[in-house]
Amino acid sequence: MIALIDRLRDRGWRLTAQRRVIAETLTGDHVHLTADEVLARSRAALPEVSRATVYSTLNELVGIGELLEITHPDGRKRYDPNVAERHHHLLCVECGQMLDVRADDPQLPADQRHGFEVLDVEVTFRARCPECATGA
Amino acid sequence: MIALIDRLRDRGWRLTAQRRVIAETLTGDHVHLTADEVLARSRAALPEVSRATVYSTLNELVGIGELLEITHPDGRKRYDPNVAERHHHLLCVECGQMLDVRADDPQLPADQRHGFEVLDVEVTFRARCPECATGA
DNA sequence: GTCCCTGCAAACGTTTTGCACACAG
DNA sequence: CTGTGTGCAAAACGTTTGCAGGGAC
Repeated sequence: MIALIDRLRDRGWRLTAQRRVIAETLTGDHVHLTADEVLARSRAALPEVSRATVYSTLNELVGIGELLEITHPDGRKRYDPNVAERHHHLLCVECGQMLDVRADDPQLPADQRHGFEVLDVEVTFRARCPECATGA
Repeated sequence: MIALIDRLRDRGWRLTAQRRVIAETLTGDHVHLTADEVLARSRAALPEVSRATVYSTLNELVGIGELLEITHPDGRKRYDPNVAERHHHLLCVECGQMLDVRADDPQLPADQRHGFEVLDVEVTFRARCPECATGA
């Protein structure tokens, strides 16, 4: 699996220090960061990163399909670098943490299609994580 | 199927003109309105409805389980009065319209549970509606 | 009469935008 | 050198809140 940063280089992406740091922040499994979290982590590596640059970079990466935008129930968008393998999400409804999971896609019965052409399915398993279960 | 307004009366809900109009707006199948749409439609019936009242009423109804809050990919919350039957959603990714659909719940394989206790599953079929397909 | 709902407007958190400057190619 | 990425600050957007007044029960 080629890292995001390398795929961007291959695309001839204009590589600045800020964009490199942001891309490096968005690496790993089960990474579902908010824009603010990306900003904070990027600044830890390079203080000269602005909020505007984070947002414009995130939107650009989503646009070219190198990043998935997740609509989290808390209302804030999250960014998921795992574009290589189709996956679904396991969400802890108490603390909000998310994990990537594999599961079979559900099918939409023909009599429920309303003439729509189905392109894709998004599945979110709402759950309680071990830590939150212990606390409760 | 008892209408929202009647269920609220049965609960001893304090019934004002504004709340009645808002509840009546949230009636029907395949209704997935934003707060602003609820405001606009409520004002069409009764101009003396404020944004704050709409938001507080929506949040109260969600809290007591008489309304579902949907996280739409456009970032705005939607409100779905169909709490009687579990259902999933069919979304047109071009125009954003949503329909309620019935489909079997997918299962999360045991080796993907990460120790979580699964409570519920949310499924969204991403699709293109007939009108958008014609236009394309 | 009491308590809760109401409207208004201001505050809030997140995301977007306008602009002049700086730097990668 | 040129085009595009950058920071800053302000604006835009959806949502929430504080407060004084009014209406349901």
